[in-house]
Amino acid sequence: MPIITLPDGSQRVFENPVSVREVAAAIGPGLAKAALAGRLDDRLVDTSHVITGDARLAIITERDPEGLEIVRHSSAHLLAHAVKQLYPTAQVTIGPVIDNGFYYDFAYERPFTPDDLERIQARMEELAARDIPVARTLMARDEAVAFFLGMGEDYKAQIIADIPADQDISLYRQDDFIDLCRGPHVPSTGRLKAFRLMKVAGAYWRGDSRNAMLQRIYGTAWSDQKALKAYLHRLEEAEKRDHRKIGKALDLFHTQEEAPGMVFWHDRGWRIYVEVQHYIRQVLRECGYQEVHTPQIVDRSLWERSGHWEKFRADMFTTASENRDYAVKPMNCPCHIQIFNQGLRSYRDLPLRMAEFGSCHRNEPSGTLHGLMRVRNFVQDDAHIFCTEDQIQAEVSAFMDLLFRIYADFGFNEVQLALSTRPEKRVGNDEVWDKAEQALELALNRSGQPWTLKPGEGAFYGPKIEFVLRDCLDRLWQCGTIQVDFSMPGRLDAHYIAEDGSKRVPVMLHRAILGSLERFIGILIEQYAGALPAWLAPVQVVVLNITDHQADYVAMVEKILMQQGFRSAVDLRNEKIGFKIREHTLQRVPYLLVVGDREMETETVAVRTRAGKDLGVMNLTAFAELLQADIARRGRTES
RNA sequence: GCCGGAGUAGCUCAGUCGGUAGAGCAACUGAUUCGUAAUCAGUAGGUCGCAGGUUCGAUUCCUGUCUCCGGCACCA
Repeated sequence: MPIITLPDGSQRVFENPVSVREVAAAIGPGLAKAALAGRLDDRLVDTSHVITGDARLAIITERDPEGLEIVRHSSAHLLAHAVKQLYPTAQVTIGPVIDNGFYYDFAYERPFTPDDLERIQARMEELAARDIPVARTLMARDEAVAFFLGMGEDYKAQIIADIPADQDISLYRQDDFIDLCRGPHVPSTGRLKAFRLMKVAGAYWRGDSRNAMLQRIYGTAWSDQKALKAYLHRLEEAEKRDHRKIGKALDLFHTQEEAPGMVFWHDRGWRIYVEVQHYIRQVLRECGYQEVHTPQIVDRSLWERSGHWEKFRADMFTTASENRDYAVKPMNCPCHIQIFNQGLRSYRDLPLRMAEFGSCHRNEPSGTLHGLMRVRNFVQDDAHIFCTEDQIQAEVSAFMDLLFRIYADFGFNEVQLALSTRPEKRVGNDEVWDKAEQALELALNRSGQPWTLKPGEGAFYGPKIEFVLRDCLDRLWQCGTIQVDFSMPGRLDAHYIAEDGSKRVPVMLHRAILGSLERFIGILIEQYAGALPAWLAPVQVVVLNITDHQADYVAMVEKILMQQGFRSAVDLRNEKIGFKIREHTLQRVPYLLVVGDREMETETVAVRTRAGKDLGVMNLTAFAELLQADIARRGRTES
């Protein structure tokens, strides 16, 4: 006699074992129709699942987040179903749920084309319209392996063979299609009402580039057509924010074939770059960093000692001259140690914080290049902190405080944090690793931000914290990082004299906040859709005349603004004022000053924002104060 | 690097089932001197990514190559 406790606390008593669907029906016919699955105690089950004992039960519908996941998961099955019908020799592999949708990987003798995608989509719609029941069955593991091998599904058999032998395998069948799956699934294919196949792509079997390449089909799925349309619309809007498009439209930078992965910064883009760099430089000075500058091309022998020549040679650009081999530096740290090594260092010199905006080159694989986000030549807000083991904690904490302050100034308040801990292959003893990991963990906890643990993901020389921002298309980009390094200072003979007179090797912290300035500016462009806050805007104010009559006054106003340090420009073209306003608004200039005879006579300007707001007529001093206040706010929103 | 897609005027794109290309915007010239998101008219502009091949003839078909786009792998 099962007693079922519902989420609102009410209880229902049944005479006999009862299925989730029957419980839903007992509550109401509408719910029975909407039920996709059940949450039984804390486990998700199909609506066909029969409950034999007392339990807590929540009916899952498409309105629940779990319901949407089930819809997506079942959509992946529907995709595989359609593919197997249309291309019987294709083998199924895996088909998980991802953000906003799902994918399914197939092994097939040829790649799928966009035309195939249309056919598959059409077949999926037919299968959904037929409202085919989805049934769950159990099979012993070995039986399941044999079953899938018998069907010619070698990949599936491999997956099942990795499951412990004593476990039963659940299979889901819909019509002539059967697939291994933990479930749960929707009760019938008619419940899948809004899906769209998005793209095909190659993907390695089991994510390993040594394995065969499979054909991955991506799709999106939602509870109804409205949500699907809204999602597609959101994607279109996001594409408009793409920094590559905006970079071209706002004349910020370009790239060209002759320099793949490297950026030609135009005047307007470079103004942003310089402003960002200027800001960081100022903040680092305040925080006790020194700034240095080291060579870009360094002899092979240094890279051999640092370990780069052996491990990362393929990623470095090399050159030769007069029988010597050189590498273009991929990072600044070996050079910083050379500066540290000049003269004898004392423990009194530590912590020693050494910053450099060094231009680094990394020969990234061609397939990875992506606008400003992944380039071969970049500059980081890079610094290395030489310190003792006991100083790690304080330095990491101070770094995190600085990082959040800087991110807030740029308008970023949501950052994903992760701690990567000791990998299997590593240098340094466990005691030192304990200390370093604890220091990082403590700093993370102190920050009050949520963070995730990535066990074993640390570098061989030490653990690290990563700070990840998301771009407008939901792609993740690592920006900030702090890494503890027990290895390189020793390899490159860095020492200091400790309090007791002994010679010690310092610990080195590699740290960056923005990461690559190129990438960070790309993210900024997308974050603001090109409408950068006044402090970063390439042009902060444009002065516009209405007729030639005001030309001299306009030129004078602009000159005064420029002399006050504002990034100003004039537009004296013989065009209608509406035309000029449109152009500069599209160029995302924060402030437009319109000057006609009225303003000229009263020595004022009419102020309009790029948002189309009329701030009224004011004198130049008042405007300068207004702009100055806006600049001082940086990316922080008023609270 | 791997799989797929794409490269046509400064930009956004159309087009040619093989007969050397077209629009809008921008540019230039002229007219217009105008009050808050596009004034009008005219002119000019392209070895159709690059290199081979097939062909009487290639921007179009084939091969190679480069770059870009979407993923995958990578990201010290």
